[in-house]
Amino acid sequence: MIKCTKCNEVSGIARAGQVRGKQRYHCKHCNYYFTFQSPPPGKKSSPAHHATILDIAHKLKISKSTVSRALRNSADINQETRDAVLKMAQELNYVPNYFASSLVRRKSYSIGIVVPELITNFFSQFIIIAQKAASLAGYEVVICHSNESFSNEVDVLKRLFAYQVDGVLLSLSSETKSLDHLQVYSDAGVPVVLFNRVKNKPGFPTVLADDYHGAFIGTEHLVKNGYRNIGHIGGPGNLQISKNRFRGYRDALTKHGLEYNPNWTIYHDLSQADACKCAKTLLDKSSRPDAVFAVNDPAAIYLIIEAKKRGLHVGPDLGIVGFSNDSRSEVIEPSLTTLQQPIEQMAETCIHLLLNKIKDDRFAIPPTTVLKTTLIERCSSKKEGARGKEFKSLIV
Amino acid sequence: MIKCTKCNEVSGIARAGQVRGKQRYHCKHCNYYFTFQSPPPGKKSSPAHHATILDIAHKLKISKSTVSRALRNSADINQETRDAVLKMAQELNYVPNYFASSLVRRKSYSIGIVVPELITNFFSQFIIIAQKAASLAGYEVVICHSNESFSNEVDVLKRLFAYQVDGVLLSLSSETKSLDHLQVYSDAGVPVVLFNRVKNKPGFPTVLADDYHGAFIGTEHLVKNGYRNIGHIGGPGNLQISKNRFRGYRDALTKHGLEYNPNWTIYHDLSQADACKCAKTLLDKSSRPDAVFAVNDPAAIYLIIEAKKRGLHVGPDLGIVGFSNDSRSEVIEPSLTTLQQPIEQMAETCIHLLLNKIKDDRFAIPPTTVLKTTLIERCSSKKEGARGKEFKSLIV
DNA sequence: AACGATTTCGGGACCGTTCCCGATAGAGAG
DNA sequence: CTCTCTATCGGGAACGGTCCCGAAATCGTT
Repeated sequence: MIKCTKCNEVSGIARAGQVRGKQRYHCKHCNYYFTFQSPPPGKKSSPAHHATILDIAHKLKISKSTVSRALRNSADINQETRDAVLKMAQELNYVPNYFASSLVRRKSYSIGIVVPELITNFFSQFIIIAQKAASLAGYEVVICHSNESFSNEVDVLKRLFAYQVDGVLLSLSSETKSLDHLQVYSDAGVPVVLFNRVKNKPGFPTVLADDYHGAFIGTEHLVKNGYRNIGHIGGPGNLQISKNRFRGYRDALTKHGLEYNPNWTIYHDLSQADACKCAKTLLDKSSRPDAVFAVNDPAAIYLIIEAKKRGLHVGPDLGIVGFSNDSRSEVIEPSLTTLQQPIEQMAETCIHLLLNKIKDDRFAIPPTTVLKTTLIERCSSKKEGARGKEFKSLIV
Repeated sequence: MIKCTKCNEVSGIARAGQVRGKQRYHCKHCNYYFTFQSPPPGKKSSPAHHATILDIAHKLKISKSTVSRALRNSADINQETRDAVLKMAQELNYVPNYFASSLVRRKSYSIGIVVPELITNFFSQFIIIAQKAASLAGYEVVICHSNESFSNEVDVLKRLFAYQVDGVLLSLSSETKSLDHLQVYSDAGVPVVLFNRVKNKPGFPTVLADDYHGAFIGTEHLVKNGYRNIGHIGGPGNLQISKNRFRGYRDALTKHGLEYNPNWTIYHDLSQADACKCAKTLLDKSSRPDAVFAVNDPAAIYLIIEAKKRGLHVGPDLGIVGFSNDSRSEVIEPSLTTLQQPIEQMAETCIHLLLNKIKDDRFAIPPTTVLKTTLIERCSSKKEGARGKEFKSLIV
């Protein structure tokens, strides 16, 4: 039997809709509405009242405007008042409510970073540095990863948008073919900077390593070391980065009068499984290249492994150059010659450009920023005299 | 000359303090206060008015309460009304304001994850899985890293607290010696779950791999493979994880009647530089062990490298077992025998326990959850017949 | 002393939701 | 037709800040 929580009457109680699953009742003795939950839910988890600026104001008998001013260290405030407020805030363990502040200021003071994966160390390192730079400027960072899937990318971007991030740093998934899903961001005036895995489109500035030049000098390095039949493991065709690296590879061949053999170029989708498959495909060919420039280190690493399985001597029999200096590249045997991207510089540039744009909409981000890549020579690209020397060359 | 923006009078304008850097003036003709910014700041970055719940309400000539109900899919709402609202929301590109919602509901629907580093793949993998699990439950994840520094750890925890996270997943830095800095969290009733790098303290439940057992079977594996003089590279003494792994190592020796030689145990601080140094120190000893159980893979990897540099054959001359299955461990030569932690299970358990506690404060998280580790046998621990066979054993 | 300039403070309207409390119109019962 | 229920809606007070506007107090100058 249900009793009115106000007048304690049992009769005359009517059901009156429901809210959040709970039934509501109406007592017509005292004309009172109430909901009823069978077990009074125990010691209700008391929300541990955080101190607010009003608490400080009351204690100090001043207005909350003044407290706010003192806390934000703004002008128009007496030094003594400010000190008193600061002291009281300390005493009460005051923590500013980020949501209230963001709500009224219409800024979240956070930026989103979306990366396609987190398992190679390029992106983890990027994130570490970007986060440090952002937090120095007072910005929070929300990290998301698309897992190389376009639909995931769309999802996380939607979530970030609802999160009201002030800007986004984005590196595209291998499946992404257009930037249409970024429309909401440009409509809302939220700046987006693409990095590393980019796609050119007006309104979306990019920051990237000089993939063309890196591929060029990587391939040229193989030529100089005496390889003549140089193949290529490329990335997904829809990514700028794949195209640029391919162009660099091909132009290096051309420059040195070597013929480009399309039969020696195969493409992989940046997944690990496919990297293994590509290595096999390439080595299965009846006429195989004597060197390979790979679009990234994982592809090169699995090529080394596969070649060793088949008894080939990587270096003398098969020269290999990778791209991006994976953590495994210096410990694998032979160690992998690769191209080092300027991760730190890239991350800092991204944050710098993005924050400038956020702070002043009139700031114009340059459409593309290209950063230098450098060749790290190791053993996988040594045709002569490499055998037995591998140990010494490890960088430790 | 300054004109009143109201009555256009030039005389009788007095300065009247300043706000946010801008000078304020007072016109005594019309008794009006105003601020004056010299260059009207160009096309003011129009904040691109997001559609709100009120916009929807007005368009549909219903109240915002109803719109809110429709959007939250709650009861007390007519199906047609709900459809109309949903349609209009779509049309207006409505995105709910996360801050307003969190402000009034006093929940952020986000959790913080603090890890000591992001360069080994244990933590990156953990994060990937945890994030997926959390977002399935409608929770956002904020990722922070302490970079193995205690003061950084304190900082990021403070930031997360101000961010009003509903819960925290924390893996301690190598410098952390107590959990006192988590006091604010327990005071505020925000649950914290420690994982992997933990410290026992009432009120702070832990989730971790069975380090003791892993170390035990790892060491026992060396014994079974014929090694008799087994040394140890340990972790920082303040970490539970180091102690447990050390105990497992030592108990395995004892079980098999082998003597524990304190001279063969050295400690490193989990930094890369120190890993190199430890390898050198250990191999420099006049009487060196014939096998080493290392507290983690990086230490083992640098030991392999250093041993190879000195012409030792890892395996036959020096058996090595690591811990945590780093991505490098299967490509290094010889490949590294190591212990696989149940990353996925650990991440999911953490999220599961934390969210349960968040959703219902009465839920009691078990003080410790221990998950199984499994041995991955590779080549670095093969005393006999290992030479020349390395290639075959690579898992690809 | 009179007046203007400046510093410092208080009041209160917002920001966009959620949710509690009532109200109302039909449906169904008697 | 009257009465009771129920489904559905509206009004409005929070949530915890920020910031605009005006006022009061203080200071300096003639």
